[in-house]
Amino acid sequence: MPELAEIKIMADYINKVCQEKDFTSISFSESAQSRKLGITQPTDLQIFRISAESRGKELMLSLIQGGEVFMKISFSMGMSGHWREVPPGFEPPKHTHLLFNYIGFGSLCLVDVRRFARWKVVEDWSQNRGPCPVHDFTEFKHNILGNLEKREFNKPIHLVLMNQKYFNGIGNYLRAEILFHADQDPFMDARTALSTNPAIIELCERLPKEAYVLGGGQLKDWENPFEAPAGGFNEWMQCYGRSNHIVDKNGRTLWYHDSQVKTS
DNA sequence: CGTCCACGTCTAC
DNA sequence: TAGACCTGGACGG
Repeated sequence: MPELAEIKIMADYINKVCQEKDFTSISFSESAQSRKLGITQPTDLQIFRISAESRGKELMLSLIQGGEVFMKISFSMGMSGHWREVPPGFEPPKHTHLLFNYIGFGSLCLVDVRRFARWKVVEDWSQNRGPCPVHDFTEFKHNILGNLEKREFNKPIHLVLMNQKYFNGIGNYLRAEILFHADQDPFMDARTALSTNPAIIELCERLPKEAYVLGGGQLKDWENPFEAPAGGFNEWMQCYGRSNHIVDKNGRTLWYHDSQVKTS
């Protein structure tokens, strides 16, 4: 379930379990041998530390030595990617593809059943994604309202909300909840919707924050590392998986309540 | 058994 | 704008 909230929780989790840990190596599973993509191990590397940050659906790990970041790795977690710290003496979970190993033979593992997760050594955040609605709300809003004349916004709002160039971090459950809470007709063109219903943009910040506080959705296999009210997220979800639905033009299921549809 | 479905990108006609 | 990329859970016969 990784959308904005879950990616942010993963960053918190990584920071929590990597705190004070001294890493010594990076290794890859058999299946990921061909996907090292620029991740190399400097031979002079002794020990390093790891810190994480997220922006929308992008997750960035920084490898640090002597207070200096010497490598940044950007991750897109796909549909099922998540992280698990495995203490010394325990086997990495099935479907682990990438491991950061620390002193004592424990590891931080990237676990991903469907193998849609991707990673890449980078200098900075991806240029293909817009500003994060939670971390950089002002820029996020500006990037949308300043580009409303573009042809992209001729499309229906339910499609544009999934465009990561403008709505970084919004995925299939968040678009359903945003449109529902905004009482927005999902089939209205995005330009009209965004200029007449300011709740949409505001909810792009508020709802991911709420989902984050509730611990996000429960990925199969993925243990939320933090205290969260049991069932809180499921109760919070009011539209996704609960209402009328169609398959959108991109093959994704769009969930909405009939009451949102204002035109025929 | 089989078919359908999944919280996401990518690239190739 | 289809598919491709993947595994596995839910559910039907």
